[in-house]
Amino acid sequence: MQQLEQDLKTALGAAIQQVFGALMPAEQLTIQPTRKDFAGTFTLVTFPLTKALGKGPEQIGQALGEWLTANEPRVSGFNVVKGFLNLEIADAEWLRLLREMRAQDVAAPVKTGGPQRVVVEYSSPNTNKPLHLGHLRNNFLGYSVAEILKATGAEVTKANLVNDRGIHICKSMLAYQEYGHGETPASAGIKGDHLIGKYYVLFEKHYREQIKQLEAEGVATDVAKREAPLMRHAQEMLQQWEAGDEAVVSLWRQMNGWVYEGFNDTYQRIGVDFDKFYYESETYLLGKERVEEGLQKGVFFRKDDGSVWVDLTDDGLDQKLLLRADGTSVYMTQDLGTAELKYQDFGYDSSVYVIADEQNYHMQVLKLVLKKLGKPYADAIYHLSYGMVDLPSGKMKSREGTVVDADELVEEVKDAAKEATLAKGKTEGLSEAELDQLYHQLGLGALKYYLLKVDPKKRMLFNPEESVKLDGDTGPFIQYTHARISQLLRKAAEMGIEVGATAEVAELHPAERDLVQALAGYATAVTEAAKAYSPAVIGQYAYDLAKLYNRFYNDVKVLPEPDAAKRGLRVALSAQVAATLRQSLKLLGIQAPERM
RNA sequence: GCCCCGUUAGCUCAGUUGGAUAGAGCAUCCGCCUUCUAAGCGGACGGUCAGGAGUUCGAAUCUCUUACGGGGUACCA
Repeated sequence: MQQLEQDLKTALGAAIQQVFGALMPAEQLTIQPTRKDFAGTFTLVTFPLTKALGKGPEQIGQALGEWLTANEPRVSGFNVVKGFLNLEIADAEWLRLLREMRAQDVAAPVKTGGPQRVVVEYSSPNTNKPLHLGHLRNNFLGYSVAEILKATGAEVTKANLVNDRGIHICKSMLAYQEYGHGETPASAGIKGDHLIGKYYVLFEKHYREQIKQLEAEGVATDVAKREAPLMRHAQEMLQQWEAGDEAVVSLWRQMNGWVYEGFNDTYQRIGVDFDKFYYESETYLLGKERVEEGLQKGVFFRKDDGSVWVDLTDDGLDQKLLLRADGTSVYMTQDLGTAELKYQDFGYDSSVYVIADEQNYHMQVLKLVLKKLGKPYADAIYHLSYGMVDLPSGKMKSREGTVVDADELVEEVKDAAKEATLAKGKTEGLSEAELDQLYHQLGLGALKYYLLKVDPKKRMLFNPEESVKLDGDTGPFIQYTHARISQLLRKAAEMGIEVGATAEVAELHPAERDLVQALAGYATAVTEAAKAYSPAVIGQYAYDLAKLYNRFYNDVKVLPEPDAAKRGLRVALSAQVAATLRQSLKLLGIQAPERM
């Protein structure tokens, strides 16, 4: 398809030279897909040519159209509407394209010339609370982008940078020490990550009470926040941790262990995975070394209180803290270390960070600081900045308890899928285990598609009722189309229908033509998705393809078709659509059931 | 205050490097199952592309500006 378009441009260049005696580089020709209301596949916009050729747009279109139909066998016809030359492609060419696609594996890499060695960092949770809806968008995005890049032939490492140290985890630890009475996930019957989250909430609750009390005693708010006993203890604990205090470290180990068990459980359930785990507890020291390096190189400076800063005012930003006065590290410190370590480990030519857009500034700073340090990998960093997820009630706020828990949500979508599936009653003969798996695949398919179909960069609204819907522009719609074809293919096999005698069909049905064209657009979709780091492109593609197939399925009969050649073609077409849908869904991290 | 981002149908979203009459889904209404899966298909209804100015053969798309919304902004991550 990409080849065909390129060939057409070349042919058009030749036509311009032959007919008008003018030279026109192929890159200057605007070719676009023909709008549905007109006949044709490709459209040349002739307005831009009027000046160079000294003729009217219709005249140019007419002349080029005539030349092409006479000299380019793949062009079977044309029509001119104002400044648009619509070109029709010969059915023989569509059939050739279909045969070509059938002969290849859809899962084979689509060469794009993009980065070859890539690290995609995503998920990167804090170890003080369970995953929520926002993390789900992050996880699905990261996983899918990694799969899409793999599909372009890149060697991709999925990395998870676990933020296992810092003031936030000290807060949970402190609250556990104070109010925990030694309970464990087992004794409490709660997943480890949820248990730790409970103590984080407890900390915040008591901390706020202390602030309020101090304020009542006439202390200014910012001072109260800093001086509240719980906060001071948390800070002390962080220092003790960095100093290697045994009791603190052992409690930290135990609590993080619980959290990891919980996370792993969730990761498995939502179907994401990682090739490499980084822990900030293991990289922050490397970061401190980078700070030292910067001081020596004179690109950072130390203030009187001992804190270390970088001055980015020349780059239009501010001064930024890199190390606290008490010597403990901040977010940026550990990020500097992790970037270095990742480069040592993988020597990437692209390092993707899947991080919400509230951290745009932070990532800009990280890149700049690495540049100032003269790091060769600074330019390879790409911040895949995605928008936050809002609820119909507004922003998710942990304080107001409006945070949507990931584990609960997954259960809910699964239940919704179960209910819908039972209502359809098409799953006779499946075992309990198979059914359970199906509900999970469908529920998760709905959720993933819902979160991935929106352009990652954009802030999006999560409507719980819509996220479990199965009609229209949804994951289950695409899964359904795949299951529908699977059933058809099973029957075709039973009937012993021969597949793909495509050469013998003289003329294609419009629905068949549309399908071949859509199938041929797969490589372009993958290329675009990779370039834009956007699973939404794949989602849109898969949806369009499924939609076209369902129209085809409605308009023409496959198995009852009496003409063997046509029947074979339609089965081949169906098989190709199923394979392409399956592959597209795979890039989104969505499974394609054989029946539903 | 300053910096960045957003605003497209009642709602949620698409809209390639500027191109034809701006597209889907949901919702509402109307049709289509005597079996290749109706989780489907077709149709109707629905638009001052936030407002204004500019650039040009042509602007949802580029520039400026106003309004509204969101994010960030030196010891949270």
